[in-house]
Amino acid sequence: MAYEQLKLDNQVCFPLYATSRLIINQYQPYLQKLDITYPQYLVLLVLWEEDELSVKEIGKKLILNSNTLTPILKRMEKQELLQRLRSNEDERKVIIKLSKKAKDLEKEASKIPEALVNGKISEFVTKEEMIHLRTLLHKIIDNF
Amino acid sequence: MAYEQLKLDNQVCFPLYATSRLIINQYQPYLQKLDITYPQYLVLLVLWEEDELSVKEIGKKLILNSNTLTPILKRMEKQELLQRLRSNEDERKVIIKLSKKAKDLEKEASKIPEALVNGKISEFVTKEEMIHLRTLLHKIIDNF
DNA sequence: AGCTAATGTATCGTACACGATTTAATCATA
DNA sequence: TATGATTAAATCGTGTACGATACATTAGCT
Repeated sequence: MAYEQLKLDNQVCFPLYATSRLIINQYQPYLQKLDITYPQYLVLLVLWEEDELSVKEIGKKLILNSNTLTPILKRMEKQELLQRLRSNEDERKVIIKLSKKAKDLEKEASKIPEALVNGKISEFVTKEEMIHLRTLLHKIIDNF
Repeated sequence: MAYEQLKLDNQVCFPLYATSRLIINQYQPYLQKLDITYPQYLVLLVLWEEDELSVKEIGKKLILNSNTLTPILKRMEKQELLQRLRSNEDERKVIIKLSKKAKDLEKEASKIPEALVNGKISEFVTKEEMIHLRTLLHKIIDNF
């Protein structure tokens, strides 16, 4: 009431938080077909680019620590999407290696980004705005 | 590897999700002093603007359903930040009413937004970029 | 009035997030 | 080469998110 800066409409973090959840929701029908969650999809994106990374290396890319990643990776191991292998050179490290099943999912998943961009979102955000948004967010992330 | 559109750097949702988490992290030292979490802070922002809303009305503003809100509100009730009162006009509704303790927190909290904007973030994002970001995100949220 | 649909909340189960701590392996260096 | 510091994962506890469902109350209709 009294404090203008406390109004929800004047916040920056809230719309970030809300938009993030809303868009992750848009992924649901596609991810359900692959029987994975959004964080699991992110892990796959990383490993499709470069396989056999350590938990630490995946965490650096996704900005997640082992307390979040370990349970995700264990669930993915149970679903036979990957193997968790103790490194030989450094026994502290656990190397994550994709299964054939996970590698086969990549082709299926390759349709998702376009399907999303051409979906509901395209009706009110232009491609240029998307790219601008991404650039701005990367500037923030890279500086943290 | 093969699919350019699956590279993490080409995603829009991932930086949204990551930035959201990073900025919420920046709130931590301030929220800890008030002994509340970020979602609880959001509930307070809503109720400081307009008190005695139903769970549904709070949920509409924060884009959260009762399955998420009810536990948050119960924890806040336990901390004596609010009361949950069954409405008289419509017994399906639960009206959320702030306590004096919660109202007193508003003045303390009023310093947070500026502290954040003048903090680490200000070093690499201009005020104009912030406003532009907020505008774009609101456009997305309002259309969902 | 009586009955069905819609609405508002709560509950349950699963899966994150993340601070704090623990454990094991490796590093650094005296 | 012992040994204290650092590093990589895992574990634990608390607090969200959210789909699915249950339950009570109200609204709408005949």
